[in-house]
Amino acid sequence: MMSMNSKQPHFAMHPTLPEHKYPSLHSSSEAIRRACLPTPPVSAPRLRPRPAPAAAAAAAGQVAAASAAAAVVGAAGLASICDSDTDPRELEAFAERFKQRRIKLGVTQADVGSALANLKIPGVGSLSQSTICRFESLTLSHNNMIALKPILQAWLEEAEGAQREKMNKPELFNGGEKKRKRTSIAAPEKRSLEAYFAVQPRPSSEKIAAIAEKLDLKKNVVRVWFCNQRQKQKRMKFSATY
DNA sequence: ATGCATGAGGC
DNA sequence: CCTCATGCATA
Repeated sequence: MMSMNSKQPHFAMHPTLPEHKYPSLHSSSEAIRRACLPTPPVSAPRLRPRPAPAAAAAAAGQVAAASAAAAVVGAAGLASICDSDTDPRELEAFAERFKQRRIKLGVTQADVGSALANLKIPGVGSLSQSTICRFESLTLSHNNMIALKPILQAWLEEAEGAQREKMNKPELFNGGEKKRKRTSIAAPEKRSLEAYFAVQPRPSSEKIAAIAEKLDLKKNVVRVWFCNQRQKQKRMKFSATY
């Protein structure tokens, strides 16, 4: 088990910002330039409207899947054939610079997340501490990284600019609400799931039911576990697809 | 920092 | 029922 530090500033309990509307977003103004890889018809970055706790929001912005899959290329000349905005190395470099500057500003990941809403960028609301953390550690999909980069970059510039000035942020509070419970899958069961996943990452509904019964877990828990496992495989850091 | 969950949108 | 972006809860 890799453990992490406890160095993070306290997660500013970020308030449940009043839900707002997001005009349908279409951030696909430049979807063609990143065609530097053969097979996959590269997709436009997709953002997401805030899924209000109970209300559904209409949205647009569609993409297929597939992050760039490339053949193993010699150490030389790969960067030159890719557009810098989608280049994994550029994203990685930006993520690191971002974190560095964020810390320099004395701002927590949670702070950044909620501050994004103040940028008033159409279709962009706040984000969670989780997402900012994942962006910094590249544990998001390649497409997700590409979509978030310009937003975080904009915030960074605003924040650094506003720092010279002088400003204050009001505080918000929220009353109590219903807690969500998180199932915890025990180690032995997790090992079994991993074993099943190794041979069949996408088991049928029946297979899932069988596994669920064998491990004495709820079927939905098993289904979601597989979904999450698949997503995990596609995260930048653990994917060797580019 | 990361595990399990939700919901929109697609097929 | 999946994928994907995202987040609450928790280690």
